[in-house]
Amino acid sequence: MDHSSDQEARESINNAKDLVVDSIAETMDLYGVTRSAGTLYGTMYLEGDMTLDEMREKLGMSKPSMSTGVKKLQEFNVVKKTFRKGKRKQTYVAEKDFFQFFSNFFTQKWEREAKVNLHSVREAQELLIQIINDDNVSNNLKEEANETYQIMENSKTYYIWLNKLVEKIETGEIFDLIPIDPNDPDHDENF
Amino acid sequence: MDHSSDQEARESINNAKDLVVDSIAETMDLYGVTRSAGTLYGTMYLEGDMTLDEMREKLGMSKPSMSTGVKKLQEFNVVKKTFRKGKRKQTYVAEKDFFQFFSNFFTQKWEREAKVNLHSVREAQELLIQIINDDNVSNNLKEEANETYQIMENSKTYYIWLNKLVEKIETGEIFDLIPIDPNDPDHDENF
DNA sequence: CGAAACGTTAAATTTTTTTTAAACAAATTA
DNA sequence: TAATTTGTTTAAAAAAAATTTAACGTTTCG
Repeated sequence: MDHSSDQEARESINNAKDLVVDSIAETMDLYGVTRSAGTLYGTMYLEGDMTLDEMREKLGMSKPSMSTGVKKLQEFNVVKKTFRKGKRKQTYVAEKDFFQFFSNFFTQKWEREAKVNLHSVREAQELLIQIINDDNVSNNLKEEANETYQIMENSKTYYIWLNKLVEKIETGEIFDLIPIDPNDPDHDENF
Repeated sequence: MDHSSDQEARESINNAKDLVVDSIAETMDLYGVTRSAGTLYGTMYLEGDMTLDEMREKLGMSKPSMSTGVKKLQEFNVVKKTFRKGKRKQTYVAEKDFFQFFSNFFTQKWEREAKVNLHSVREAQELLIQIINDDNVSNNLKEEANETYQIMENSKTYYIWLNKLVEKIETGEIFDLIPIDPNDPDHDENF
């Protein structure tokens, strides 16, 4: 293909960007992030910091949409406010390091999982203990309470491990254990 | 609290189970799984293998709902069909090992992410190379094409690492690197 | 100040997703 | 084979979520 004019080149660059932005959006969709929020992140990732109006123009959507989208991405810790000096408009910048993205995004969720679930397990186990120790309850039910108790007790091991994983990621130790290979020889073999 | 009757105990057991099922559902919601599918998984996790009708009764929902819910959970590799001999009805069983759940659920998504995104990056880079090598294109655009190319090139490192992570998890090596602690002394300090 | 610009909130609309009821096909059993 | 049961598909209804328009409060700058 030959680009005799800048206009064609412009279009081609946009096509290239769109390919990647769409993939990023699809990926984030996989993890429960809205497709439009994913598109927003992908765009910011390739375009650099943007104002809400620039986003609106780029994506052809309303400003409140951009506002809420950015807010959600901030909740996931993958977008931050920036200050462009001399400028009145606020700008926002996407986390450009995917390793950091991974870390911010997943550790937040895993921490929450461990916290919430460990909490409910403890509460549930208290209820079950009452039954197990109650002489007025039939053996059938005591048995069931005990089985359920054990399943829950067992799950704790997982949540504790999850917290450990989170720690390894947050401290960066994970990259000692599984090193980043800047010039992976398997590069092209992976697919 | 004192359980003078089995009826009260029954209720209390159900309360305990519901606490944990709700947490599991909330957690799965976090990862983009429908709340009802999460509830379904949580229920199967605590109740053992179930038929569609048992699920329907337990959750008070329609059978097609159960059917589609189970199907989705099967796609995530966290529920499997089982055969209860002598029984006509099909039964389904949830993955009870959360480590296995983690592995099945996340590696599938990460593998997909790496594959899809690496593919689009390669396609996009081909387009950009054309522009970079085209003498009829202005330096401005060439510059932009090159910057974009570099950002994309850079991202590959991440996807390659992600594939490595997936491999460590699938082979179980991850548990050599980050051991499971069956009786963690920090047990109760974690929260 | 007062006017304009910016970002957010609120309400209304649209779209998408989930859920169900009904119909269907496959399989089992009597 | 006929009748029943089971699971899925399809179409409709209901519910939930995303998007937009309009309105609001703040800030900035003339």
